[in-house]
Amino acid sequence: MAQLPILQFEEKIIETVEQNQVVVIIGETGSGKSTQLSQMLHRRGYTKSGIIGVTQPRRVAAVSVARRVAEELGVHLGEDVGYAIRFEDRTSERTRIKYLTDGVLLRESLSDPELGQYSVIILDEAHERSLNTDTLMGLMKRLIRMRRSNLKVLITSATLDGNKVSKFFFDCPVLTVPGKLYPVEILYSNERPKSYIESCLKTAIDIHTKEPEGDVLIFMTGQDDIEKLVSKLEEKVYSLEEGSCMDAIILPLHGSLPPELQVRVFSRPPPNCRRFIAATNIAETSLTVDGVVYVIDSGYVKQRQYNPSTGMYSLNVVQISKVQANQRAGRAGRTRPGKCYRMYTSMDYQEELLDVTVPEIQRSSLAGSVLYLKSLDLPDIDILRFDFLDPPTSESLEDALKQLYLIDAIDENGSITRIGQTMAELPLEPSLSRTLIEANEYGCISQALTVAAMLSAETTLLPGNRKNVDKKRKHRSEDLPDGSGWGDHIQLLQIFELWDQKNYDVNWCKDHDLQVRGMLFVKDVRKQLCQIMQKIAKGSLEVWSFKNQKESQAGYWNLRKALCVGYANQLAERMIHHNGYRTLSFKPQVVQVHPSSVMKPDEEGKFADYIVYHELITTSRPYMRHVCGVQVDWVMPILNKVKNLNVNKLSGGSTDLTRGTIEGNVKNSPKKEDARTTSTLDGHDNKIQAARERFLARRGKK
DNA sequence: GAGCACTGC
Repeated sequence: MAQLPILQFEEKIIETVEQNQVVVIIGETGSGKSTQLSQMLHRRGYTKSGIIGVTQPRRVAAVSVARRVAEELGVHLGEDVGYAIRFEDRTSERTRIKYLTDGVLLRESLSDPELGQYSVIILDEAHERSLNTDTLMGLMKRLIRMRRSNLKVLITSATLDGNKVSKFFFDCPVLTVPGKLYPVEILYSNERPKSYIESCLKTAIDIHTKEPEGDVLIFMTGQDDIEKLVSKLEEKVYSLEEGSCMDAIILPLHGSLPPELQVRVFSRPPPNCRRFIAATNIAETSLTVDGVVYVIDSGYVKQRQYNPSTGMYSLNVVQISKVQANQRAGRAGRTRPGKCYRMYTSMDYQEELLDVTVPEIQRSSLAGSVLYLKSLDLPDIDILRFDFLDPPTSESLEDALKQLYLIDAIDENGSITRIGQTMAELPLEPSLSRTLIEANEYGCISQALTVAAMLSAETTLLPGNRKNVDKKRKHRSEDLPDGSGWGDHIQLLQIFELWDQKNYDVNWCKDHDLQVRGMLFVKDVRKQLCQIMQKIAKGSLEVWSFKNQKESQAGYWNLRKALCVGYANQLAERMIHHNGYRTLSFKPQVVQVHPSSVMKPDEEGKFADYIVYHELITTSRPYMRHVCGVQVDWVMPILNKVKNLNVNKLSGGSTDLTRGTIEGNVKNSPKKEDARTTSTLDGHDNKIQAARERFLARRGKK
């Protein structure tokens, strides 16, 4: 412990914290900042007047760091040192140092906006710029003014970002603490490779034949490329002349790999054997692989991006940032000096790569965040000018307001409604919280809770990889319920209800290729949601399943009705002669139902006239994932609302976004000024009108 | 008829 670099800086750090309310700490990997900063401040008496809270972006980090600190102080975890993550609060009245995920701290500030119990708040790993950390930084800026005398804030960041954070916090001091990494030699490509898979492959073979022992970590973009590289590398390595070099093991590592295959990277290789690990950026921060001496960096990452004008997400392969490139390189220097081979030129590194990763707040839908901020009811703060380190575009904020208005979370003046206030208390995206509240009115809260919980776990649940399933046993997915023709929400409900009937037997999940961990997570989420809903409804809710089929059908009807209200911002209408849909709540887009959907066409081969969708995502084409058919009669009030939408009024009337003080807004949306005068939907008014006419015609037919 | 990087309340 004594050799941790940060301890040499203790006097300097304490002195700076005493003289300043906010301090930025640039702590390189291995500096010990996560475990030592809190202990230093504890030693110097900062826990006498309150708790030291340290946030982490990941659950595992919060738990493991808390455990380490408890050990170092020789106390039981949960007493003087504790942690709080979702579903698990291991703190007590004695707790003085508390590690928590930034999401949990945000929840806490919902019930206590001044965060009065804390004397110090440390935002760790702020350079990762998660949506939650960015929101917290904005809140901290406000909080330090209110609690000038009794709150200290420390923010840890990366070299390239430190001055920016300091500027944001009124030019607060920046301290740099060196890390304890071994030197890593950086080797660039001479030219931009045509195929990065091929150049990764070639570099891997070069290392294997020429370099001394040590494992190789290769950063790729996704499962597909990883599998390609693994099979090519195997082929090459095994064709090498026997005895010409050491043995090799080649391992894939990515998020959709079952946990039992993921842990293979943690077992030591046999002697005289080199491991190659082809990984996504899961190995950049979340998992640390020991024994890595060589890193091959493709220079790319797969990144999700939201488009506020279409409501559509896309998953793109993009260049990494310099911060990411350095993080990847650092993975080679953990145990001894290493080498990092970059599959791009040094010119590209200097001139093409962004300094820092585009923060999540500029890549996501902000409906949830805006609702959260509105629910805090900060008297002195205009949400649209909320002081973010990197402000989102005005277009993105308007989109959030529009969505919130369509689901009744804010009124036409942009003020939060009672419904909105309740929604903010639920740890769900706004559409699902709105669905729960509506379902409570229709007596189908039990089903809605299940659907919301299932969708919270999403992708990891169902058998994704058909190839493997087909090989083993045939009719796995056919064994699962089919949503009774109404779509995926109903199917998810039916699956959970079946599992409930089996008394949550994990073997039942395995038999049906459902991810056990995912299903257990759903059970936890559902329980948590039940508790919150019960508190809100002030009475006992009927939170368990309907017993017989007849009641189920009535339940499905009401559930779909509740979904239609909750997803008013995610509604689509089928086009006349085929099964393509047009989105109605955004600038109209032509989209398809994702082929994995269980929604069934009717006798004429047609899908439902109107559906709600959980997500729009462009992969090979624009798709709606998780859809549910809704009745035509339920749609009319929503279309009326869309038609009468006035974004200017929603954003507070007097607030003219284009003249806002937020530099980033203007810079990022140069064309905004023209479209400003009236509702952003005016251009599509005729299309909405046409939809209303088609709607009336369809209703007439029924 | 497609396939999805990673987190978190």
